[in-house]
Amino acid sequence: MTNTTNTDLPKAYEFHAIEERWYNEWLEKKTFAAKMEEGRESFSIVIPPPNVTGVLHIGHALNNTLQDILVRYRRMQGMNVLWVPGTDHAGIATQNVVERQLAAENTDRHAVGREKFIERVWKWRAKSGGQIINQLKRLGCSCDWDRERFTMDEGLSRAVRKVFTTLYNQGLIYKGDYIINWCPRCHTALSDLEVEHEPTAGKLYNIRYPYTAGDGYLIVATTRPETLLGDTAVAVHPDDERYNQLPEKAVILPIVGKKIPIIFDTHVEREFGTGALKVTPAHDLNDFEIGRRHDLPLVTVIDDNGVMNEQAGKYMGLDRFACRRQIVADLEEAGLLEGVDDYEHGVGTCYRCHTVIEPSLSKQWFVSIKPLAAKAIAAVKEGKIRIHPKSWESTYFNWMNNIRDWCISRQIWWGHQIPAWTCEDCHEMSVADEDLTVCPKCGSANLSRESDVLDTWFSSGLWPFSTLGWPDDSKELKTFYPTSVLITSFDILFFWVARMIMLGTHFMEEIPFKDVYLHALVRDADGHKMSKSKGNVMDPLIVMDKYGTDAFRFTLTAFAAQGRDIRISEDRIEGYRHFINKVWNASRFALMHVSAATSSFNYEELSLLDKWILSRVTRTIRQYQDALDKFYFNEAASVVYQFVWHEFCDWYLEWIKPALFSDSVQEKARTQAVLLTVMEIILKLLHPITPFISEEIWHALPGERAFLMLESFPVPEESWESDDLEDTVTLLMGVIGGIRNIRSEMQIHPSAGITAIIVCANPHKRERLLTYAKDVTSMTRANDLQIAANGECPKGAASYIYDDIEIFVPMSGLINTERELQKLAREKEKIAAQLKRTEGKLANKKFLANAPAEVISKEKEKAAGFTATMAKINENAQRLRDIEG
RNA sequence: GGGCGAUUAACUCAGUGGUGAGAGUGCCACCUUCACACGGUGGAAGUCACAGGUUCAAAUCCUGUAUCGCCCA
Repeated sequence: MTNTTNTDLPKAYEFHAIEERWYNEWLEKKTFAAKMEEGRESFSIVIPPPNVTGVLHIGHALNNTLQDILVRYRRMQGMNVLWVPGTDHAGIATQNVVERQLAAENTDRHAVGREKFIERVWKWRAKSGGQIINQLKRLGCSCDWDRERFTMDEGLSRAVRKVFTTLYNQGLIYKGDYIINWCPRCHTALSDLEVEHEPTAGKLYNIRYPYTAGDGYLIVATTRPETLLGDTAVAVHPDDERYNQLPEKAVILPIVGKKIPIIFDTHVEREFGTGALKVTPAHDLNDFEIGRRHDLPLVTVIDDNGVMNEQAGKYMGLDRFACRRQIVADLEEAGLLEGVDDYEHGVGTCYRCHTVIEPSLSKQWFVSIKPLAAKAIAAVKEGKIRIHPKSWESTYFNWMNNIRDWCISRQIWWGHQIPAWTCEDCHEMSVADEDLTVCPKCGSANLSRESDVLDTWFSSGLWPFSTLGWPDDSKELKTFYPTSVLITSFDILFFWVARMIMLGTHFMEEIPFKDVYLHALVRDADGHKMSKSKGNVMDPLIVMDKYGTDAFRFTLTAFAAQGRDIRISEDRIEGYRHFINKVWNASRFALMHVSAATSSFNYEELSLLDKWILSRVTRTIRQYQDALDKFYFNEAASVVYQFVWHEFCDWYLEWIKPALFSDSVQEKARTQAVLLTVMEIILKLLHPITPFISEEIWHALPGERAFLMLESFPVPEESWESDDLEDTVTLLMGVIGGIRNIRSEMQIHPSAGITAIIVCANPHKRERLLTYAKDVTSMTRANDLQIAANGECPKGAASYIYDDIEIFVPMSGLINTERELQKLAREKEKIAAQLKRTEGKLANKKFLANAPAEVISKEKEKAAGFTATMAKINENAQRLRDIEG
């Protein structure tokens, strides 16, 4: 190592200390703090708040890496940037955590009491909640941490109150008897979205329901025979011919023995089973709807614990599944069981505890969603909100058009308690922003408050504006609302995104964000969803420890193609760690040479390669920006990867070595200046994706350096772009490649000198080759380079054909003619196929008439090139055969 | 049952009608040459699932088939 400079940098990038040091520096200097300066464009993101119980998983890592990329990018572009962090109180999940603690102490929340229980939850939160926040810091997230919010904090709770009372007063919140998804374990209602359908191998029981008249019976198929105790009708399709000659429109309910009607409803599927459906309005969502249409009585037979109640008669006290077995046995005995088939179907389970959901009747609070949905649909339809990838828009519309009223009450304690009071005296219900102590109607102090709390999504749906200070009229709201983009995983498009749009458009009369970017789900290497129970989770913290945060972030970015799942494995992360190491070593090399350099130069005086790299870097900046502006994260990563490794390292750094070691002070200085300039641009391009290594190297560059994260993002310098220049370098690369190919094929040792003869009839190209002959020799270790307009292959020379250029390297020993001929034959075959295709196009009159002139001329050029190559191949083959002969 | 998506090199995937179809990993040969063996140079490797169609031009658009996913009911 020519240790002329301060490059005592280790050979491999050691990230641990570096990451921690820079993150602390950034924090200390408040570099993440949002600015609200006049005259600047705003860019804001609210974090999708992770559960306060959560720990960082790989999906969070992807989600937050992408946000951080945009935030750092826009900050460097000089915008007022705000990234709001925070967590969600996660009602059921958090309550479960604390209930488990209580269970360990042999007590439960009922024994402790509501007030004390809530205190316990807050205590838990203070001590061990929100771990994920520190993990996000580890990931490098540049959130404005002083603005961290929590859905249960004072301001946000005020927003929730305001939204609730407003919707109530607008008649958009109501309380009613309704069938809901009940979890008998969590003892709470769940929204439709909180129910997961798990494919289950069950049975389909065919049960005989005797007609009230005659001996016949009707066969009804069901997966849940125990619910027949609550049947209040049997339904058939009105057009079903099997049932248009019924003896009487009623049947005897088996076991129970009571008479229930046969009703006609078009919603019955004729193809399913016998086309006859037992209707249990109190224990099935669809049956409930049928019941309402036909005014059927509701008979509840299963209680809150999933146990049969007094309406179940002799089955009272049996668990619902035990009851099923008993009923089946009894039906069999009574000769009413026609048969049993295996049947796989989706069974609704609780997303939290996976207990089988029991649809039941209960009094719940609902939001009438249709009026809100209409505005939310319009916002996307009119293009005010753009969803990326666009294909998700149809899913969004489909769901929004079929949306049902949103059940917002939960029978738990941890959450925003519903602000509604009932007067024990006048029985009036009142809803209010402030806690009530007296009844507004009659003045009585005898009030009782609703015990239910609100669905967590009710508060997180307000997140884009509640975190900015709403309902107050804050400067943050003015500056940063609507937010710029929401980045989230597609699986919560309905849970969350849709609700934010509905509530945002309703309350702010303005969309909550302009763009929604939905990223993929991260899966394991075999494409399976990661889950603790499967044991295939990849812990991001361990990964970051092993490979470095930058390598991890780069991997996630490179795989973040739109509309696809991401399969991740350590191999891939290791691959990108190589890239990070490459960046490190390229920088190490550069630092050896630029320690005293400045980045100023006179463009006109620069060498070919210096100008070339400036042209290339300009185009790279442009492509990178285009990619990020369109949310093509993987594209941005690949553009910078390609440039750094395969242009800057592979070609530029190798090519300029003679200049860097030159005796000419001026020559050296010019190249050093360009090298430094390009290094600076590379670090800036890398920074949003790999913040740590870029910041570290930045500070090792000569001169006083402020934070890279606050530097301005590079702007493409148009005057540096040149096709002509790039063509010249491409030509030289082709010739260099040809010579290297011969070296390799002929197994000439890399250190052995060679003579290369280049025959190029094209005067324009020949002139360029002559001008840059020295570049070619240094890149190929040729000690003699001859360039001629024409000439023949010397006897015993190896050859290579590049377009219309022939390259010969005389060999000291014999060359394998047979092998050379084979090589040419392979080449010929390829070129012939391509030539045929191109000529076919050019012979097509329609092509000539319709294709754009550009395409035609390009096609002509191709044809000429192939023809020239073909001729050279034939000549060389002939020559070889002559020698042989 | 309804909807959405996928099928491109051995593997994982880019590819936004006009490319001579790319990348990373892996593979083969040579090389420890003054940034990097977490490396360099050179190389092999594809019926773009299948069948039709639209177009001057299709991996790309349309229709159908097969296989595999996901979501909703």
